[in-house]
Amino acid sequence: MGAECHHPDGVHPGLKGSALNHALGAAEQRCAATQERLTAPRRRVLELLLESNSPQKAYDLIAAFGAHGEPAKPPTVYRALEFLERLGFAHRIESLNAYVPCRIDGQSHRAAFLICDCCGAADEFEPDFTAQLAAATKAGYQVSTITLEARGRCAACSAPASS
Amino acid sequence: MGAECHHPDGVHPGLKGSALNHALGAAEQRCAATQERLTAPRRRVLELLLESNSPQKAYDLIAAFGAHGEPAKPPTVYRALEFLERLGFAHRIESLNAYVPCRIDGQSHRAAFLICDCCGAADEFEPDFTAQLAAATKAGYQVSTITLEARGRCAACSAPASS
DNA sequence: ACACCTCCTGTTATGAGATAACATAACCGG
DNA sequence: CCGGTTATGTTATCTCATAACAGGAGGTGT
Ligand SMILES: [Zn+2]
Ligand SMILES: [Zn+2]
Ligand SMILES: [Zn+2]
Ligand SMILES: [Zn+2]
Repeated sequence: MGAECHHPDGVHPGLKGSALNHALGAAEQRCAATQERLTAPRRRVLELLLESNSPQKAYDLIAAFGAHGEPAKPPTVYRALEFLERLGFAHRIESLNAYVPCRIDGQSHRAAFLICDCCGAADEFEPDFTAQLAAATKAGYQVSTITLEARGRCAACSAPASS
Repeated sequence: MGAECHHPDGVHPGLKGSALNHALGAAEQRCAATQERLTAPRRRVLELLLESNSPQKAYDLIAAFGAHGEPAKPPTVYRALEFLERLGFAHRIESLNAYVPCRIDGQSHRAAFLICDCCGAADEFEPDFTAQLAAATKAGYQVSTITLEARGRCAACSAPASS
């Protein structure tokens, strides 16, 4: 039984209140340290990502951007996402056309995701790419970035249905 | 000098003539063995992928589909691509929104790509996902598929410019 | 302050990628 | 031949992303 499961979205809680402010403050500091500017629209998009509990589509962010339900114009959000990705504050999940805030502290890094096909959760983890980098070098490639996306079921969604 | 290089597309030669027919024949046989049908549009899309020397966009395939320059309708090609992916005859490269024929013989497998940002080549290789699968298991995930895409420069494009 | 440059933003419009929905046709087993 | 199943044809629409250009904010040197 339970060929389909319908767990609600969300594995990450989504930040609120002081935790959210703290994360945004930390981002400001990291920007200041590198002469980058966390401007209003960039900060707002990062805030939306941090608040959410699941990967966000660009047009979800566009719709949620304004304080009173006013949407943003697409370039506003896409530019902010480009900035956030460049600085390592956010990642794009290619197989979902969606974005998540970086959950791994520290600077820019190679990202990898475990994506649950059931509840939509996307867990970032620190990948060990030693084997693949060796293969790339052997093939004569100079690798600059790697993305890995694993699809499957998270622990909660693999558990037997309670109903 | 040489901040940009402009090598022509293509690392894979692209199949022609008897090699192409042989590959298509092999695909027919694999389909027959599993009660699947390599119908005309599916065969045509596979042919276009095999002929090409670089990842093909869906709308490139749509434009090239007809024998006399007549384009296909989008669903025709997207359905064929879905079939070819399902059977392991083709792979989608998420970070390019493009498709390649599988270059690794045998049945369905986990794919990984080395993608050259300079010439656009996409080399498929057999990945060793041992480390990542271990990490996924540790996190409680049951992984069904993995895709890995490494960006960088191929051997030819890393070589010093001749000009 | 001023001129200057650079980076960022606002806005309009458009391009690229993918799918929904429904009707028709081919295939296959009985 | 009939009926279920699978695949195709066709129209329309949806989602995702960027080009292009005008204007504003923030620095730097004089
Ligand atoms: Zn991260
Ligand atoms: Zn789940
Ligand atoms: Zn393959
Ligand atoms: Zn190259």
